[in-house]
Amino acid sequence: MSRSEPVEASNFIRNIVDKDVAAGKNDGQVVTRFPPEPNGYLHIGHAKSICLNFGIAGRYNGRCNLRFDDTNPERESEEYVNAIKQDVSWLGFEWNELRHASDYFDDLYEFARDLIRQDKAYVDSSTAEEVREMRGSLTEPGTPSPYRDRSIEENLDLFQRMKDGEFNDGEHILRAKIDMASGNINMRDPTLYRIRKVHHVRTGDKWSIYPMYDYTHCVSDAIEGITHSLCTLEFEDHRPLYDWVLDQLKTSCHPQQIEFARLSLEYTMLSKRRIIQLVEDKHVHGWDDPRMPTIIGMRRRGYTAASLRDFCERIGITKNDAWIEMAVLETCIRDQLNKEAPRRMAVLDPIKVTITDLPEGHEQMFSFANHPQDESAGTREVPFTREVFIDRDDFAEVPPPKYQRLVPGREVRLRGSYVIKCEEIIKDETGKVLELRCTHDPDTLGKKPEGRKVKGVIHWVSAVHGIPAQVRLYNPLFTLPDPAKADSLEAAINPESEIVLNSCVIEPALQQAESEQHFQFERIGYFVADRYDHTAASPVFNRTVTLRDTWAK
RNA sequence: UGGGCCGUCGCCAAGCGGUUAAGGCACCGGGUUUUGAUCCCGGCAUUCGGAGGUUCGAAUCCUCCCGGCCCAGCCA
Repeated sequence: MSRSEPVEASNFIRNIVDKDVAAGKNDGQVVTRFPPEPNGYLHIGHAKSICLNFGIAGRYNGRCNLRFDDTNPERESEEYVNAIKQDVSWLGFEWNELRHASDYFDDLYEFARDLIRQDKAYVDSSTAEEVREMRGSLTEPGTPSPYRDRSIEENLDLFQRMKDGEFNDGEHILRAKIDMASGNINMRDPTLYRIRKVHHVRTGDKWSIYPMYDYTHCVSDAIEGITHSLCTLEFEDHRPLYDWVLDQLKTSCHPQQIEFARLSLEYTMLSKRRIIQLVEDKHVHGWDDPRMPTIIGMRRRGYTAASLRDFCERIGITKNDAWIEMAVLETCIRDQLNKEAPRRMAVLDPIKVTITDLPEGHEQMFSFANHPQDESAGTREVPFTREVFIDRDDFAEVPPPKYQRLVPGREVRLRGSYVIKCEEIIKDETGKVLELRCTHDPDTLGKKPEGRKVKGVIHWVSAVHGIPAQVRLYNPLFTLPDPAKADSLEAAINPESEIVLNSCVIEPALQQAESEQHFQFERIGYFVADRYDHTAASPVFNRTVTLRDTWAK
């Protein structure tokens, strides 16, 4: 607990719950739930909902359940269930109870019979097309189904036989009997149950009918004693139906549904359909590709759980359709890693530098602070030799204005070491710089050079002790702030979203790096040892984010 | 006159009839610095989509207008 999490900001949902608790509503209890459908991996948008639901519950010493909305067995799988549990835990939250909508299939069935007995539901034997036509349009009312007035007995019988598997998919549905002329299309006799003769991960082949979201969700909430059912804006139109179902059923618990805006993040795509497409069309290497907006992808990229929580806190909760800039996310991870990541030196695109006025075989050990502002982070040994590597962009034969790095005839500081001066450039026949021959000022170790100012400082790695490594650079997956606006997914993909560097050299201390350990490579950015591919024998680092760069190029 | 919802600084976002209209990100200066990082200090909405109205007083209440989002799955 070295660093405190940011102060909680007020938002309209917190205000509502505050009032409810103060008024003693629900006996002052607060119970929420995070209800994903297990049909894909969680993404940063889900993180917003997770932080909200668990956050609200935590704030009032309440409870938050993890509930899988598993009412559509065709799209759902155990792989996703497990992944979701891991992601929620990794984010740092503990659910009160783990539930499944399918736990309530028996109750749901009995409640549906209750609705039929009340003449509030009926079996419709129209085809899907007929149902759609009779629903009307946005501006025209619907027309009642010819099956709308079936007797209660017939409905009960038909519904039972639907359950018993006497009919094929699509032959009948159970509909609520509400108002075919409602301006709200969700109230035009919405479907409650459909026939689906498919195997369910948890209930097996017991059911040949499955309840719809609108019917299942409110009942599940009520069964679990949820007090505040938080969901995204597109469900606003469903709230009257949510309330209608619970009112007919006269449940003792009637949760309050409150809607908030889903997250939109620039240069990413947060629709599940599109994310699946990225994976299936192999635009990325998988759900956990470091370029993905999935929790597991961001984790692999090097985002920490705390940084994601911080992000969710910073963006707030409102009903505005807001677009969040990438800079917000990047600030969150930089803030945290700046405080916590040990510093190291790594050269991504090496040029050899020979310090000619040092004897052949010269070797020296320096002690470097692991963190410039935090002494408790300790020190490490860094070997210095006659030959070192520096990064190619830290040298310019013809420097741009205000360039502070190495230039022919000029001096620069090798970080933590001597000031060197470039005396000679050695190139190959194509003009590519192969080696720089430099001299050093022996009187500049730990002190400023006399009689002149040397502004530039560059990082380096001993050419004899450096360790070869692979470093993966990541850039936004899309070239457009709103990739959904592109003609196609591929048209918006950034061809430079992943750059793999195979000739990098890292300082020896990095030999001890463990998978998922974070570092700052000085002057370059924050990197993480790849969760899967990194080994001591062949190190692999992913760039999480660059350092802030205010050098006006 | 289909129904529902939203418009406060470039991007988020507090604000709920009396405040000099919070804060963060971004940006622009200046200082410290052996990371062009960090850190520090300063700047950044006489104005709240627009127009009317109510009021001693309006971003906050009312009316109209403008702009944007969602809904016609036997998906969630």
